[in-house]
Amino acid sequence: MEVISITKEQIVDATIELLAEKGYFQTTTRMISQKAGIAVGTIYTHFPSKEAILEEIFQREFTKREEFLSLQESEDISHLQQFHEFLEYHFTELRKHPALATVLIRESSNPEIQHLAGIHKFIHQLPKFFTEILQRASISGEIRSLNPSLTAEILFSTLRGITLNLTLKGDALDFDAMKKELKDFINYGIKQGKDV
Amino acid sequence: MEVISITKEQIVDATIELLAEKGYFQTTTRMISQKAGIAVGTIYTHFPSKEAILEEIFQREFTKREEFLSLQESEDISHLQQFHEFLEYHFTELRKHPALATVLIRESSNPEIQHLAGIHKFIHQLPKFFTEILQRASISGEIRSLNPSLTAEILFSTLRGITLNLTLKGDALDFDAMKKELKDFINYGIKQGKDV
Amino acid sequence: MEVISITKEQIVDATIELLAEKGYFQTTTRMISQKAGIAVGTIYTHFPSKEAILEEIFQREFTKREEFLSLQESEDISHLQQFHEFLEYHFTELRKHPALATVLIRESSNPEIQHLAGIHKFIHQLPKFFTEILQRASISGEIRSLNPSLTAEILFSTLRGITLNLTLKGDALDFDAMKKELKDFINYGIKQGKDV
Amino acid sequence: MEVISITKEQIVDATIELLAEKGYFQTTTRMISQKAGIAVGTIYTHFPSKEAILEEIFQREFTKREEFLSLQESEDISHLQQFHEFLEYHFTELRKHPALATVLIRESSNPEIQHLAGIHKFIHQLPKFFTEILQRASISGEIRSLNPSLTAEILFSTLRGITLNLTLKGDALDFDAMKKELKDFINYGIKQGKDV
DNA sequence: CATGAATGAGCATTCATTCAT
DNA sequence: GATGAATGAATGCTCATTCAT
Repeated sequence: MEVISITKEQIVDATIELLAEKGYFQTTTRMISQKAGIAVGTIYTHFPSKEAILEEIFQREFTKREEFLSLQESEDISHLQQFHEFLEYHFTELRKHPALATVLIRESSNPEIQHLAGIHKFIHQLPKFFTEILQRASISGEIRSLNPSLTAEILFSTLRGITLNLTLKGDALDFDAMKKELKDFINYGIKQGKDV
Repeated sequence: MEVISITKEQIVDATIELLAEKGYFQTTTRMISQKAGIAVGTIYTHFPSKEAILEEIFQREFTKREEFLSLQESEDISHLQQFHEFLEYHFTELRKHPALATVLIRESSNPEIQHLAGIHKFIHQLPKFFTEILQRASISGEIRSLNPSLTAEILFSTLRGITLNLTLKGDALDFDAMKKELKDFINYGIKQGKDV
Repeated sequence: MEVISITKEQIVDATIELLAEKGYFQTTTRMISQKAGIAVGTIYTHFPSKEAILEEIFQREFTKREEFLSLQESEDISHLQQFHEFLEYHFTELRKHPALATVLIRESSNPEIQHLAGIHKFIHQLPKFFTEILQRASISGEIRSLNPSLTAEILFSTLRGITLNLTLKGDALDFDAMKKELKDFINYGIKQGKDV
Repeated sequence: MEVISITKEQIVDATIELLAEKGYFQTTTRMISQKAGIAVGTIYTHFPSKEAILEEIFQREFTKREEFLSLQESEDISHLQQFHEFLEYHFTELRKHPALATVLIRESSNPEIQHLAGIHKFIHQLPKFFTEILQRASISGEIRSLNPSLTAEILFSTLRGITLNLTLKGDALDFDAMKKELKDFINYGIKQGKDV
């Protein structure tokens, strides 16, 4: 039975906000405790280290995406549609919780914390899922001839870069217009080309 | 006339290597001085702060890209071709100096140093150049109907993400295959679609 | 009437083991609670502080030695024999409970906890008992002419040092050979020699 | 060429004073820096860690004793006399620098820092020197039949214990009387007695 | 009685920067 | 210009103790 600790959630939430604002190395445990309204020591009742908070965040979010993709498998939709729904999911999450999305994107590219299992999975496993989708889409003739794993990397990177831009530049860019443009771009970029 | 200081170049070079390997906050001035073979204090006879070294790096690289794009203007090539030559330029630089490319990409997404003028220009000005190219390509009918500034962001993001992947995963991905795949992807994604 | 609490004994036992292994300042209340199989808070229902556990240990052991020496008084044995029996008692305890002996010896030389009444008594009272034995042995002509209180200190110190060595070096030294050698040494060192 | 750093000596001296007064774990780097009249950070310009200061102290003192014993070898004195001169040396040092002696004795029995090479040598090598002296004294018939290595341990322990007492109890005991009594004790304890 | 989450002062150590040499 | 010892605020983390349950 899962025990829910309000304090633990407060720590996670405070960390996400601060990470999005300042980045991992500029976020101190003292800041986290203050934002969470607890004592510094309390962080260590719930996590063995500052790193472990980040690890927890990545593990949770990876699991969510993994489950989403797993559920899609059973649905009766085209592979390309699968990919678009994943994008839709991602953008919905981004809008619901922009700070979290920023953290996922930014810290997953932080070289000093690549050893965290959660980050490693996030970076290496998600493109593998993309690859599988593209392979199946390729077989069923939905998309043009391409290298699935490389294109998966491109798509993942594009998503990463776009999210970074969206959060970095904030309101300067229109959220929905960006999403539509990205979807078009991907459609054109990978779909079977005769009559787009 | 610009006075060239060997020591200053040693500092810049050492910083690039270290930044690529460890990131900004994990690179100390002591590490830089050791790698450059000088004393810590000497850094401060050439730069007012650690930040200023990064600033210098970004200013130099921005200027190089600005000049490259400026030169292209006068050449008699299609707008799309212009873009591809910029890509070619970028990948050539990346191959010649992978550490530098990593630094440009990674540190430009580091939130705590967004206030640096060089980084700001790098992030905001380059997409503007892309936008201009796309606008002209759109007018001349080279590319499909799209939102130039948003697509410019997408392209910049994609390039950023791809570079990050290339350096993060290192040899796991084939450099040239990745470049070709990316070019194809961009061609498909933005070109005028009747006869791909 | 003394109420015996199993929990309290578990705390004392766990503390002795840990103290012998790590020393006072490296032993945490958390370690004690874990080794004792109780919650941290429970320690504080039996002891007012971490220090108080040590105090209790020293008080108990001092009392045991005090009673042993007191009982000896009534026995019909030579004073020198009394001392040897005390040594025998000490070595028996050491063998039965090496961790406890280590704690008594080591922590009694820890300067930051000299204010504890139990430690103070252990260090100052035991040599006084030795002094008394030596004084009586001197009067009865069993031992050579010597300064009883200083020699008492020497004997106490030697015992302390030997015990420390025995526990620090562990199996490297043979327990019984060491005891015999020490007894010989003391015999030669204090007994009435014919004409030294 | 040996470079003498005044600051480094200030750190060592301050540490010895504090260690004698409070013990290793109760001495903080802040205390050391304050007593030495420097900034905390300066400690780390001269030592890699707090432990390293202790290591340096032990290495220095071990070397001094090693050299003293080595010099004695070449002198034309009896083996027993050699031992007494070592004792004399020790007591002279103790009087000249009581804090240092306390540190050597006390911290060498601190279990958590036994991994320090200097401490290890101090504890294991000095008794070996004693053993050698006793072996030679035994061969030359200066001392009674005894186990040299065990007796060496006893002598080392006694010295340790005595020093501890002397510094722990301070003025309560007369320094010279203690020394004389110890020497007598050792003489009686190991010398060739006529017919004990 | 027993629990263990919460506390926050305190710890060893780091590091960009200064400045006398 | 070049040096590197000195600085001290700041960092991640610890731990004896408390107290609501």
